[in-house]
Amino acid sequence: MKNSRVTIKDIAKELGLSVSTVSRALKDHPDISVETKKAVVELSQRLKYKPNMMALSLKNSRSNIVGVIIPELVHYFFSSVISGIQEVADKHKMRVIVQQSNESFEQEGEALDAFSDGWIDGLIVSISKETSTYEHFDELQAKGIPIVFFDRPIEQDNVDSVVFDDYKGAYDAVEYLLKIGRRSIAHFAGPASTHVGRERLRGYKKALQDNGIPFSEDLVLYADSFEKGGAGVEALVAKGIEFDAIFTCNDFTAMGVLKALKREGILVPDQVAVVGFGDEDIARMVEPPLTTVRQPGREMGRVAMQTLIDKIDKVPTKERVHTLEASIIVRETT
Amino acid sequence: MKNSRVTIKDIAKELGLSVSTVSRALKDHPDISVETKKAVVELSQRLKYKPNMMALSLKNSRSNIVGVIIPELVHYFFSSVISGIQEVADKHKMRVIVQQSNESFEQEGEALDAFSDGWIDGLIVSISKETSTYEHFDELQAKGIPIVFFDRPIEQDNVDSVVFDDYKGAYDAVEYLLKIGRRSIAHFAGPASTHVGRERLRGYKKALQDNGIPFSEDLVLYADSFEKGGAGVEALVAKGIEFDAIFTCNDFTAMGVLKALKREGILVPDQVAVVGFGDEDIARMVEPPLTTVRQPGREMGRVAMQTLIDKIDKVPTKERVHTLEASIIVRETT
DNA sequence: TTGTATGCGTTATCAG
DNA sequence: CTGATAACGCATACAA
Repeated sequence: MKNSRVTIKDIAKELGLSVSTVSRALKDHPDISVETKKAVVELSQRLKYKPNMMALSLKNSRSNIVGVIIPELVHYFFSSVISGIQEVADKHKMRVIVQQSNESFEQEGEALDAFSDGWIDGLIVSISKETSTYEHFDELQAKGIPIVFFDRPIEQDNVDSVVFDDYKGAYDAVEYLLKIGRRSIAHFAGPASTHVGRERLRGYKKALQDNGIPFSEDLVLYADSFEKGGAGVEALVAKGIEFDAIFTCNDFTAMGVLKALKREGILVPDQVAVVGFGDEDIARMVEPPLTTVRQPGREMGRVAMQTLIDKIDKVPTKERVHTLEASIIVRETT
Repeated sequence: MKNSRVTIKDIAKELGLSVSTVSRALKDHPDISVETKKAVVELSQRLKYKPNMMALSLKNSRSNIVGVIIPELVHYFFSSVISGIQEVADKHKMRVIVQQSNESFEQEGEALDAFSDGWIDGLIVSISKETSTYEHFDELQAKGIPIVFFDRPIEQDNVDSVVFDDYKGAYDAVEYLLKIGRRSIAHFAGPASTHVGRERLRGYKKALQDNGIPFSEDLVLYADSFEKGGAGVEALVAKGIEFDAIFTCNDFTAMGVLKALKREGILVPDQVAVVGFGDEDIARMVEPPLTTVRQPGREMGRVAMQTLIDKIDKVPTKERVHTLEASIIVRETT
């Protein structure tokens, strides 16, 4: 009952044929007679024959498995991306193995190690917040395993990546706030070590500058979680810094901000407008619904996977950096 | 540059040894001389030798890969479970491949098909809402591939499963509502086709009964999403049905309820108390924070994976159904 | 049109 | 202590 797997050999024996004939018949090889083909196909279906992945992989030295390394699965954005990756993978009969770095440089290395046996056909990565050196990717690269980065690419040339136009997304968000009359806009920023953290800050600054609003260090602070968002508001209030809007680097931070604002008795959006980033599930569910910048994660996953497949199949690729639009979704916090 | 994989053969040639000797040296076989061992180990490290997974899998007919089929990854609960699964998998150097059914019976079948090549060592499944027949699992079972169900097991004996005590969770939630003085408690239920849907309803009814509160059909309706939660409240109000509490089958539904209540000008918790189920991320972030029933998803994933590994390794297993506690988390909506 | 031999990377068996 | 060989399941160059 255990090793009840049907192999090409079983069906060859049953039919009095050689394995090669069966193999060819199954692949619809032109050299095989119609009758033989029919017999083989018929029997193989009856026996529910399924080719052995591992044997195929060994033979072709191609596993049809790609690896994915992300910071945390438990995030609407990342799980959307995975869904997009899966969608394209399924179409190509490829499998996806996901490993989490939990935002830790060390765990990222371990995940990479797990893949470095070189049995995956390709890798899709979004680096951890801690990651600032990139040698650990070299080994894979050297082995000729294609890598595509998304959302948080490494700072290096010659890498393929799929990113959002975080700069423009942030610029638009801030410009929108200015348009509705806000003048003292705070930015709760992500870590400067990440591409997205820097780009969003850059967009924020540029929008201010283009609109003749002076930049103030006091209005920018690092806060990229629910808890830090709340603490940020309290810090601002405690220091007596005036502000009439807060633009956060992600929606969870915005949630913390909303909550702290309420605690402080500050009205949203009357006194302070809030704009998040990410359009998490939660954004439309909270009360009031959060204005935020939408990042189509699923789309990003699709593009990343397609790019990777093209690299695996050596399809001549045009661009190395794919930039996806991020667009502002106006709801009731502004 | 392409096929730069180092094999056992390369290091054998380099050292003028046979592959078998190298293989044994690498496995620390007692028959091998210390010097040979040292030389082999040293060179293999220098060459960054990594055994070829596929060859090993083929030889041992064990891939060290397990499959997981879940309804939707984009859910805090399911992604927590996956994290738990991964955690245990990593410890055992096993890999996890996740497929989504998107709550569709058909896609569940396709996912299963993808695994039915029989190259996975085991399978962990939570069935889709649509699934009510279970023949599609038979093929895998027949092949002797162990399956462990979680959260939503199939209605069948002889299956291993990990579930929450949904009955008790619901019972406790309702009893708590009664204790704080609520008498007209509505239940926004999940689909009757799912184990959890039925169990939670059962717990709801029993708690009422044990406390001498008559059960009313009017107070139970099917609503298991953000949108349906809102619609449910409106339906209740439109029909003029009195209620002073709502117990929902999940947190998203509760979010919809909260929002609709606010729209209707009904105060929470003064006029109506709300209890969710799941303790999603969102529950503690909303304002007011949601009272809910916590289901430790990560723990569930850990137990499921450990159970599966035991089955794969033929460890004599005691119980077939593992039941995890679900406990009420009181916050500000009650 | 079909069969034979070989190899993919590894380990286990059996000889030296 | 070490080496040659077969086998895992499949595909393919080469024979027949």
